[in-house]
Amino acid sequence: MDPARIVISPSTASQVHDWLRKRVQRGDLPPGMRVSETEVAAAIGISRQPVREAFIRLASDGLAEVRPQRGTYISRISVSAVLSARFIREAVEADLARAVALARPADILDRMADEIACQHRADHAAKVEDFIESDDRFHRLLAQAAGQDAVWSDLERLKAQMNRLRHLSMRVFDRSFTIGQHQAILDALCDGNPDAAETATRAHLRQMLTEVPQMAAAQPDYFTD
Amino acid sequence: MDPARIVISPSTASQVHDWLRKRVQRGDLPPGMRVSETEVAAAIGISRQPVREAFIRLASDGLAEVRPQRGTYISRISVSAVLSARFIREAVEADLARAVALARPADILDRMADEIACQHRADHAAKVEDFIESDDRFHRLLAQAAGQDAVWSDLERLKAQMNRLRHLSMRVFDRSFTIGQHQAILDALCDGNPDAAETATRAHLRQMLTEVPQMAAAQPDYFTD
DNA sequence: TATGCCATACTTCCATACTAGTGAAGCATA
DNA sequence: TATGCTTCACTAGTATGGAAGTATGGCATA
Repeated sequence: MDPARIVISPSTASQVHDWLRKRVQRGDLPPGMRVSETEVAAAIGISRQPVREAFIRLASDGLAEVRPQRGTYISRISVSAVLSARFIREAVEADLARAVALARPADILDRMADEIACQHRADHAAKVEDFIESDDRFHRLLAQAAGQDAVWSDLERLKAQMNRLRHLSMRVFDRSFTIGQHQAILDALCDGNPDAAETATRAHLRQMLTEVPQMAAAQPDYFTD
Repeated sequence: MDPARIVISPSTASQVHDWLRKRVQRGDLPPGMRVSETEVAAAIGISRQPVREAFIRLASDGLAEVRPQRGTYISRISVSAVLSARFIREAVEADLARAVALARPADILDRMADEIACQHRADHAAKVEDFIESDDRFHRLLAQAAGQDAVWSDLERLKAQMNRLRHLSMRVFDRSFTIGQHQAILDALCDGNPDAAETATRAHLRQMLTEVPQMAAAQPDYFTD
């Protein structure tokens, strides 16, 4: 038997944490919403303690805010946090793109093309969730192609706030435009042109600079800073 | 009275977390060491629950590993995590350096020069802690000078593993060499030369590429991956 | 000697009870 | 009406006991 298939059953607290995190990221639990240890515990049918520990983890993720003796609230989306995460992504992915344009690993570039096709399909079918997941895979593949898979894992922690915003914005903004930018990046990579790849990547990620203020203005209750 | 001076007394759990985190980063609690809820609680004179919650936070920081029904251990330093954090820092600080070289905010450049002087003093006095703190301030000023203070806060989370390694390596490697690299960066910034600033920054951060394997080879028990 | 079983002493995890801080509603007072 | 006080329901924080899982050493057995 494959030793990797032996999984220790995860604790209640970490299961609750996973559940809450997904709900926050998808926007089911909107920014500013109050959550209560007691209520969540009662809803699940467990004691307060595991829920409390899940809240602590959620706070570490920057997705919740525990105010002692007052209550726990889903964090509002910090505009400055999103912008600084965006800055970091631009710098990092620009370097990744340069590296990939030089290495040009055929198999991974093929898979990136597959993802773009997937994004076209999701766009036409108006499946926002599918689109976002494929978008993530596309960027992850970029890191993988540069032999820096671990880098993407680190970025994901920073992306927590960005992800929530994306679930709002993807319903509003033109997805086909995003796909075009992905295609431009891939074209430059396949051409083996580092400068063009970097330029296309930076242009793609700077798109957010115009979108974030619009989102924040449209739903000010969800944002802070 | 200044409203900012009103501080709500932090919970026991978060105080324990701060205390443990500092001890891990300084190397007082070495990688691989076993820690126990019961023992820590008894040592401080409190119940197990706050200690347990501190452990959860520590695990979120990537500094500890809680193994259910088995024990809690201080994380070994992940070589790949350090390298990917380094990759991210190089990309980000290269962009920051370019921006600063164009803006050239005189006041902050002065403070960077002050930090270099501080590093000389700490080096001669062999005060490792002082040196590391000034090193951090130098890099934070770089972000500040680019108007991206929040970026440095994000990087600090990634630096958790790197920091521990630094407390080991700073005792070993030539600190005056590091100071020289800082000076080269600052010179390029003051010259208003973005290309030179980027080059100097990248060279500085690539230094780690040679140091990490040496550290890992010297103390294999402290590392993993 | 080698193997398998079991008692035991740990560990974290969860449930429960209690403490202490917060805030809002109600009421008395000026 | 406006102000200040009390009360009370509710919050998160902490203490403690016990449940469930794990590792280890001793001992009987082959």
